[in-house]
Amino acid sequence: MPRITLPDGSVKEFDRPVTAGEVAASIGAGLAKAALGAKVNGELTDLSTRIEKDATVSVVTAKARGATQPDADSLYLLRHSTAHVMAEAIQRLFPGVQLVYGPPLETNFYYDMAFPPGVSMSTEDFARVEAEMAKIIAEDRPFTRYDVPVNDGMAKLKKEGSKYKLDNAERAVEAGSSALSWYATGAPGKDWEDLCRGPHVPSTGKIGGFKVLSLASSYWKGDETSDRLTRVYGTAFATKAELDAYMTQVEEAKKRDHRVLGKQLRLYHIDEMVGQGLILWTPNGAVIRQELQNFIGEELRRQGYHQVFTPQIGKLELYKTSGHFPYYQESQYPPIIDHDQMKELVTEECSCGELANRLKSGEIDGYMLRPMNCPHHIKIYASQQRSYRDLPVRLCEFGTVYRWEQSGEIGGMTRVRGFTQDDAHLFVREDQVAQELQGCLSLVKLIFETLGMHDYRVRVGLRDKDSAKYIGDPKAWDSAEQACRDAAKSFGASFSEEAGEAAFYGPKIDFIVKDVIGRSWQLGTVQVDYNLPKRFGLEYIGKDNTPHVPVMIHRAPFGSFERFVGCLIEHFAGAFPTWLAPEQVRVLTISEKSEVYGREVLAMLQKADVRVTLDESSERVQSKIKAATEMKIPYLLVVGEKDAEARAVSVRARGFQENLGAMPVAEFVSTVDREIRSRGKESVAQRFGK
RNA sequence: GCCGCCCUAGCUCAGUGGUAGAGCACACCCUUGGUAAGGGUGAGGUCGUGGGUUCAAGUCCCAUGGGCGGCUCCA
Repeated sequence: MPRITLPDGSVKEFDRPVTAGEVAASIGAGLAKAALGAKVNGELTDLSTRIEKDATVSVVTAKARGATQPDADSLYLLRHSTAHVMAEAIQRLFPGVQLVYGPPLETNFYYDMAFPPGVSMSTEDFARVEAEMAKIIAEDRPFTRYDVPVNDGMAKLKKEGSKYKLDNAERAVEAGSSALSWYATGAPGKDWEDLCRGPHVPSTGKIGGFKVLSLASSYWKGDETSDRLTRVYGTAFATKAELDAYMTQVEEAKKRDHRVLGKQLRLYHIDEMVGQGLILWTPNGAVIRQELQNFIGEELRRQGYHQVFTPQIGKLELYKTSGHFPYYQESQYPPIIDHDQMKELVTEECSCGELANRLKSGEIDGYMLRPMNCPHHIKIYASQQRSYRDLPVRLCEFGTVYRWEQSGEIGGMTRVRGFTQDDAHLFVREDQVAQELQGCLSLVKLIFETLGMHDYRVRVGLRDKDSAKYIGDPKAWDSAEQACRDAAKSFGASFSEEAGEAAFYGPKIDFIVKDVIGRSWQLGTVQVDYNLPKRFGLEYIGKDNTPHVPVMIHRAPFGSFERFVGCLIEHFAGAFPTWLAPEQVRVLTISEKSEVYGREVLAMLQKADVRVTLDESSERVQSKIKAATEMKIPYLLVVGEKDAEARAVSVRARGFQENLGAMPVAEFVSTVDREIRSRGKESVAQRFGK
């Protein structure tokens, strides 16, 4: 006889096996009505799940009582159920479509499908699909599970002829399933059904708000060489209001997209004629980059780094030694070869394949646009004899690198073909690794704290032991991986260890943030490397008067300026703190009568090295305020005759939709100057008690 | 690179076979107005590029460049 423990700790006893739905009903009729599913012993299930033994049961509702947010489990159930409804609707409209896999996601769901040859769906079909879905939902058909023994189930699938579902079933059996389960939307054997593990909400009527979002494509099992599938995205909520709120939120997020703001605030430009993925930093964006560089530069000097400058190309020999060429050939710009060799090859009518072979064999030499800065820095280290007393040697450079990313994955500032890393390479003794790693991590921490970025995750990238792409001795890898793990632990934040995420020469600690549309980007990175020093034969003379191989640490706390600024634009929604803002202050004159004074205020701010402009156009102040507000300028100073007389400025600070009041101009200059130099620790707004 | 969609004025977009449009921005004139758009006039486009179909193409077809969303990839 099952004893059911409820989330509040209370226990209910039943004298017979019960369903999760009955448990829900026993808690309260209102709750049962709202119930979408249940969790039995922590596992998400249907309300129809039978409970025969003692269990802990909680009820999944669209919105737990008192909660303002729907709980994640309810949305999982709802979205997966909506995926079934969508699949049925699409199969009705497009006969012959085969289903593959339709999981729920954090904010939406998709269903991968194989369309028959010559048949495809377009965004124009969404309305029809949604109309079909609405019918199914209006019918409020129950999701009914039924189990079939493995052999019978396989036979059934074979008969139906879906190779994808058959494959899903085979994998389920491999994973130990003793039976295969189907979910009918309605009555088994009569209504539409799908091979599915579940669970589902009780009936289609529970789906309150839904939408077909987009079309994409995918590969079967994620394999590039396998079948190409059509992926239809949609989303669902318990109510139409929640769907609308979500759609509004998506619209708002789009306004914060760095590609939109980049144009609106004139931060950067990408020109077709220059090339895909090559960022042109316009004056406004350049200010931000320069300020970030100054900020980190100050810190590097404090921490004993030495600035170096190195060229953006190097001979193939350099990259053959480092291991980049030819193993990463397809992700690099092709080598540059000299004029005479080029002429010779042309007259010989040498094919590209032959050229590649000759470059590979070393028969002809060439230069490469560098994909990384490390080989150049390594050569600086190697350029003189080093003693153990000299270590650590910390060489830093804002180094520009070029990588031939696939055209389809380039976009905005976050994935580009040329970018500048805030790079450094530390050559250290083995006993210094731990401390130096900590130093590197502290830089990352400083950056995130100064910029108020708290929403990031930490990943320790380890090698995939089955993969052949990593170079070096497994023992060295083990110690490097342990060093990363230890350093990540000491960092304080939680982190995940992920195999297969290491660089080809060593493990790393990455800092990852999400953009406005939910994609993850790696920013800062710290990598331990026992391999490249060996490949380049680096050494230092130890205390024992014999040569030793140093350990290298690669680190870039921002990652790259391009990607970092792209994420930063979204983080601040374009409203940069005053120290980073391209235009920090704008002076707005009320009429021609205040022009002379306006110019005087402008000059005072310019003298204090504040980035300031003067708007003395013949528009009204209201219009000038609107224009300046759209450019997200931190401070607007309205100056009219009254202000001129009082030698004051009327301050309007971004974020406050009002005139904060007048302040003597000299005081504003000194206050804003302190705000800028303290990087926001003080502010003009504070002076007004805001 | 692959699949799908998109590309019209500086920007945002309307225009689905019959002589290119709007708003904002820009220029000039009027207006001198105290905290999110004062008024008028004007200039600005070989409709991404190259082919094709048609009496006629921004509109239909093919190719190509670029963008977007996925996928794959990301030292």
